[in-house]
Amino acid sequence: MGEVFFHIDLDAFFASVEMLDHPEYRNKPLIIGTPGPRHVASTCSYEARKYGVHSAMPMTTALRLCPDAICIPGRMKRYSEMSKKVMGIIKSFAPGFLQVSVDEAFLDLTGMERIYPLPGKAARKLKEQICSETGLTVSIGVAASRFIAKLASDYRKPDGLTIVPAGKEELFVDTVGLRKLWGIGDSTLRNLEKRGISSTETLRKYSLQELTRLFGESSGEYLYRIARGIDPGIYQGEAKSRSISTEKTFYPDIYGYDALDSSLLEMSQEVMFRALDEKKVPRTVGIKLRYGDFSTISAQTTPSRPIYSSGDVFELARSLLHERYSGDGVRLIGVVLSGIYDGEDVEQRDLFSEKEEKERKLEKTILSLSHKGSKLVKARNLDYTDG
DNA sequence: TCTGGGGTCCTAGGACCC
DNA sequence: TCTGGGGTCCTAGGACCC
Repeated sequence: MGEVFFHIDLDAFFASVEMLDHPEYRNKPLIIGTPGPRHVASTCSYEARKYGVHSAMPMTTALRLCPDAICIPGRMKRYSEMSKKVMGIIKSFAPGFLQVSVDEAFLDLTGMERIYPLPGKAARKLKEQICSETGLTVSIGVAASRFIAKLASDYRKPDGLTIVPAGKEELFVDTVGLRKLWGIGDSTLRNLEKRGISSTETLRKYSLQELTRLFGESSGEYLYRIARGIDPGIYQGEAKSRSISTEKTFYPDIYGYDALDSSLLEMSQEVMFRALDEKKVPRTVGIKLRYGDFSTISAQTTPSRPIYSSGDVFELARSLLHERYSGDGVRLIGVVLSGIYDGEDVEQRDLFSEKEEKERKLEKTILSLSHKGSKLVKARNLDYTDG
């Protein structure tokens, strides 16, 4: 027997947790999100999906489609807690565990025929165990690669189980359809359609050479593989880069350096506190600006001196802003730290002046004193989408 | 429709080095 | 005098995912 992968996906995760905690929400259209302009739906219950509501949909649209929906802001702490519980069950089920988001994980059951001779039966057992211990349902995809397992878990939802036998990958990809393949977004779909490619069958008519000429080395190869149901290598190897970022959307737009600078200061402190909390130091500071017309610019800088305090982050972010800001109304501003490396090394190499060392120590002290507070800040910013 | 927030990866061009 | 080829780092922007 060849390789066997499970992809486990929690159904409408945030909404399901709310329904578990609040029986009065059950069997009703429920949206996790704040009503109002410039807000989007984070997740919604299956009852709300019947009206066409989906995650990342603007709340104004969602409420137009489903005016009677119950809207509640997310409780990220509670969702992380439930996520940990479910992931713990999955992790102890088989050794090859890989969590890829709050509500998703892979299991590698390759070589476990002795314990689980029938993967479908094993998947059913895992579903039952999760449901009885947490009250939540999951959908599972079973296949010979992560890529196909991921597509399979989405094929029947909620509470689904889809097994794609080895050798049937190409057929399955045709059934799923081009637009639902992982890595194919709106932009790629439009690009393909421009060339008359609107199905996996048509895409397969193009040679690897033609695709790399049209879409570049990486994308060309990617398209060539997924059209045939071959895993392009999703979730393989270590992630190369790391970044810590925060951003905020304003309504209405804000204008002028005073307002922008004070947002930048607050955000610089927040991202640097998060970095220091993980004992990390960034090499690069970046900003992001989105104007009222949704046009977006970004700028970054990598100074030769190390960045070790939120004061440094703020000064760098502020000068980037002042170099680039047009004076127009701003709907979003963000700060990004990247090129992150282990902070302890820097201290050992004694690269800091005394004054710098003092500032760094002060920030560390503030951090440890307000550890409870900083955890709250972190939790508030874990505003991920689950759908 | 009117577009959140937190991430990762890719590309293309320029600087710089050998 | 007029200009190679490869590698690495950096920047800006874009696509995509949950």
